[in-house]
Amino acid sequence: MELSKNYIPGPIEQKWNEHWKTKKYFKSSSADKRPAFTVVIPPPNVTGVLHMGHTLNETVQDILVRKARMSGFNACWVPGSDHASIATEAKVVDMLKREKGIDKKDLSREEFLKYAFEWKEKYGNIIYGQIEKLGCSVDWDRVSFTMDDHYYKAVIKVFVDLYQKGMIYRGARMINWDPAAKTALSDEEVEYKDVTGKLYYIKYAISESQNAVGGREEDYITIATQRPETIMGDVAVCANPHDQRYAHLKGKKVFVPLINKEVPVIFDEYVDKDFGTGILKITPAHDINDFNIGLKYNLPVVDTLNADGTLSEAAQIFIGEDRFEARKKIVEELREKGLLVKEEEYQTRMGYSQRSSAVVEPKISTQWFVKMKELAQPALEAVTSGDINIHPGEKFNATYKYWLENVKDWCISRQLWWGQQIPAWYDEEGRFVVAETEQKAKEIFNTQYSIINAQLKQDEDVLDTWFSSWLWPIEVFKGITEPNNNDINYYYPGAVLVTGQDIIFFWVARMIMAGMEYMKEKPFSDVYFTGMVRDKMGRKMSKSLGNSPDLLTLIHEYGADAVRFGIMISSPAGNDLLFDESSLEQGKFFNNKLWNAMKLLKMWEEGRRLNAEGSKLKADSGSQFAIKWFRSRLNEARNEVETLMKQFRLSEALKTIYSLIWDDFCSWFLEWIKPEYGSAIEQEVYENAVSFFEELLHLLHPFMPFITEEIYHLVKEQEDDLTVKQFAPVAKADMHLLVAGEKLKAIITAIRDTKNKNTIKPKEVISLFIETNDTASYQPIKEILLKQTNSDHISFNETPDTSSIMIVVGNEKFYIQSNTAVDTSVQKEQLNKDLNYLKGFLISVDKKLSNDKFVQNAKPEVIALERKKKQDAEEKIKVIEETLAIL
RNA sequence: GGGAGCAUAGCUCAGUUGGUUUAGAGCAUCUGCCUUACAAGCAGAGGGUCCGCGGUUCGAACCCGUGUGCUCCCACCA
Repeated sequence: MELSKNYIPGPIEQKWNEHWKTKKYFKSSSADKRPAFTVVIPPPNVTGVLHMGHTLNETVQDILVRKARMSGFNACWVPGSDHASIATEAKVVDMLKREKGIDKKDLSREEFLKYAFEWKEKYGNIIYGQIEKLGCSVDWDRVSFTMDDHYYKAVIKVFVDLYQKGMIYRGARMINWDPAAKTALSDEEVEYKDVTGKLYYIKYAISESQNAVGGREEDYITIATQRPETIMGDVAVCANPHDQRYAHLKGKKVFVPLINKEVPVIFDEYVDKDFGTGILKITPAHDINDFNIGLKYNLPVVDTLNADGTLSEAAQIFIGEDRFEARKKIVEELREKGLLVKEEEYQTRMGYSQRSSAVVEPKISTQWFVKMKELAQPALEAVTSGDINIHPGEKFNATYKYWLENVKDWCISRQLWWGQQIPAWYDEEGRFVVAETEQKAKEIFNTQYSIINAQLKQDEDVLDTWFSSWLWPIEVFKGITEPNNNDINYYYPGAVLVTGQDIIFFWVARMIMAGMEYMKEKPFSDVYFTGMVRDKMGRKMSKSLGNSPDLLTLIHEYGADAVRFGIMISSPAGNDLLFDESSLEQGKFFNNKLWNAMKLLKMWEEGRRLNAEGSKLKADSGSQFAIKWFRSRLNEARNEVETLMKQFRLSEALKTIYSLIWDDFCSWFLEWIKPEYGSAIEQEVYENAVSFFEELLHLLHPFMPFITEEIYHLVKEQEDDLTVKQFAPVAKADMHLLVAGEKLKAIITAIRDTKNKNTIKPKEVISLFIETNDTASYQPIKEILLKQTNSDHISFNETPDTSSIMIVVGNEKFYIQSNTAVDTSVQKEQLNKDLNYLKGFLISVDKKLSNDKFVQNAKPEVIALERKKKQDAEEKIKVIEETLAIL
């Protein structure tokens, strides 16, 4: 077969995806006897396509899942997507307007949902396609969507259940209002940004003074506010009772400017004497603090804003104008009337809607809430007791704990259509009951209010999207709708959840709550937080900046394996990573390295020398040493990788494998066993090399599944597929062989370096003379040493010509004899450099050893090690000094 | 205003119970190679006051304190 010069990923990836699918390798059944390894995908929103953050997430999950599958687990990775109520609804509304010229208000709920489901179909499929292209080994028969029929029912069931337990209530509270999406938001959906705002100082006339307007300075008080457009909602002004400046106002009233509404002056400790003018306007409808003060003093609430952020009739002036337009006009009018004392710049934080980016408006509104305190307790314990482990824990345990300890009630109703409609039913008098169906609601009305066949209307609102996704680890196995079914019993709890740290409160904490409440058990044992993917300049990847590359374009350009490699190689758990395409390129080069190693083995296969039956490899042959050494090196690395994977240190595991393959296998091992040009490789050597290669592919497969599967089949005819293959457990490495291997590498490198520094061409044949008192140790490595340094001769403890170059490796002396004229100054320079280093080193060791306290306190093995270091250094110094003396 | 994290080579980062050398890797740089697996490569090399200061210790990149500079989370000061 003709093999291409370089690895071409496209067709190969497609081939294996199809093959794996046909073989149903990633299908998992609860009838299986093996232990389960369950992972549920954080369902991507059906708002668009996958970005680099998803790519990192899915890759991490796939590595863990494939690793488990290849280690004897019944791995089950559930794919799916999230309806993302507000985010998707906004996109659909936007699309309808732009592409079809349709306004949402002209559609019925049913018509709108039809469009929304079409949207979901389209983008859901794009996302699933991307997940597949990336090589994710998910079970496509289990694909779930948070608005699937059973899922919808589960959400309703949980709502009704929590209501009946008294953990859901309906009430008027101050909530975060998104005037663009015209819906309530939870506290978590508000993002705060630092902005430079303005503080306006406005004069309020004291009513008992002679004249409300135009009087003397002392007839006014000045109040600072950021929001002059809300003054019409003022119901009082408030000062600190200990503030002497305002003591004279006790029992007085003031006029709200422009509308000349008379409001009382009240006193409360809440007011900070030193901020602004020390006096505060109270606007209960538009500020949470004011609302609380209003409650305390039983003040009325005047809501001067409409749902869309325009001024309402209650404002009396500028009715229908946008709140920010109105602000400008009011400031202008105040200035004209001489009621604006000054305006100054002011650093503040403003809340923005996570979805629509509109400035969030505090608003009193009747909404549905979940009581969180009770739910939070078991979820807190699950983490503090160590039942659930967060990685990296030191960074997130505290955050998690703090949030749960201070959790507030969760506003779950949204004034939208896309989502699970709240199962509350109202009669004409506004009485309501909560029930899963209208029929059941009627029955309750019948028993509760003795109304037969009540005319009921369902609550218009839908539930927060997170109120459905918190059931994800349970309901993807129908654990809510069909409790105790085989799947949920077998697959729950999951092994590990991999997600971004930004949704720790939105999702992770709430999933744990739901798990503890409905399964009486944690939903997963480990949580792995990935960092945020940023661009090279450290900026967040975002559509608006245009710095987020398209996943399919990247896969097309580099191949899925290279994309996976590139994103994994520099992303330790929890740390942000700066995405740089050069790491993808590194992945592409690595593909090629593997491809070419395979080609070399194929070449050897064709020309290999089949040993006569029973014949053994010659003792002390270079190949024999190479095989023994690499066996040890491979064992050592496999053990390392095993440990790293258990600790979720995936990028380090990948680095270990990368260097094992590139350096130890390709650069050393393959070169050591490479036969002379024109001669064939021995059968036994060839077979060992292939079997090592297979083991390496196995090790790498979870990270780079496509190329490893392809090469696994190309290098040798196989009866099985790598993706489901298990390898024998790893044995311990032989330390003596590892040390011998390192020594051999050091000698080869030193000799090559010396040739290089002395301008001896690498190809030029040299002779080696070695001064050693351990000649025997050179027997197994002699052959390799000759070949790798291009030497034709090696002799021990013989005196070479005076023209040879002397170097020191370890504490042994090497002479290199060549035909090239030798410049002794180069050697001297090198030797002197080494000597200086060693002398400095010796001083530092001596310092330690001559310190009595060190000798008394340090562990015996540490002291022994230092003594050994001292001895080695001294020997080496001696050898170098001898050499220099000769020169 | 509270809390957390980070600071190591030009760049991106490892360095997990304080003692394997006077600190490692990849990329980038430099030198030499068109060697029959791979120029998407091979063989080498150079490059660091481990952010500053102080402390604990026989011994600190690592532990403690402090300063500086970034990043993130939480919080109702008009």
